Amino acid sequence: MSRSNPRVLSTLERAGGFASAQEVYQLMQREGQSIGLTTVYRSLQSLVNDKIVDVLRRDDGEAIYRLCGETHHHHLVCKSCGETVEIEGGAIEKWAKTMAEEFGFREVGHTAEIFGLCQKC
Amino acid sequence: MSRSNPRVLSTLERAGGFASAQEVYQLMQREGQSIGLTTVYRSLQSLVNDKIVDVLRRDDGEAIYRLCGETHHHHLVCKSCGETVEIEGGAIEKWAKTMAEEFGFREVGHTAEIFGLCQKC
DNA sequence: ATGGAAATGAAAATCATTTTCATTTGTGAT
DNA sequence: ATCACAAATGAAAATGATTTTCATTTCCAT
Repeated sequence: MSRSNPRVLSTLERAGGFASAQEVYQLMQREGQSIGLTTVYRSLQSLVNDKIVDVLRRDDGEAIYRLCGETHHHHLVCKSCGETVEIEGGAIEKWAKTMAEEFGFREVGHTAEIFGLCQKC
Repeated sequence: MSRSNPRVLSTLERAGGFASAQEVYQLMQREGQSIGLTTVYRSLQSLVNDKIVDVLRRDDGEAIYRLCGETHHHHLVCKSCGETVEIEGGAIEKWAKTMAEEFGFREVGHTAEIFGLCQKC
């Protein structure tokens, strides 16, 4: 296992809290920080495991990372510009629970995202 | 430009209306249909352009295609054995629509999956 | 100082997807 | 039928993000 390199988190914050692994890496390079791409990937994965950052997907499939709040939330994402709004998902929580019970599933989690075009795009 | 090979669409339908390009290709191979991977990709892209199919992303970034307009459903997946149950998602449809309206998003789609441990696992 | 565990990163491997390009197929005109 | 040309096809190479491998370095605890 490996723990997250703190400079990676710091860079992600500085990037506006929204960047791909490649972008974090390039940003660190430009700033003259010495780090390997591998470490950037590992650190981001580790942050995701620790629920410190969220991972989403751009339209082209590239993973983008984003600092997330403590509360469990869902996202409304613009397909075009990537703008993201955190939304409330009470209805989903209830739905997931009901469905899981109905089919006898335990230890359930869920994912739910809405994507579309924002006002500007 | 290229038009969609009709066998690709037919295979996607037969796959339950939900598959990646690689899966469509493999399915056609197994069925003894002679087709190139390139053609599968081109056909799926073309179907997306024509709005006949939708494209989503799996967690690992792989693109998955599904017939659109088709009443879509959601999945309850066992983390351990992979068993999948199709479930009804009326609550989600409503939720997605409401949220999109609230934030002025257009042309919205959504993904929602529930995962946990099934009875046997 | 010493040994082992964790962290690091360069390079190679993986894998979906796209591009290139030569070949085949379909079609319409003659 | 034949010729010509556009569209379709697919094998192989290229691309690009991500993961894996593995040898080296850094950190600690003794």
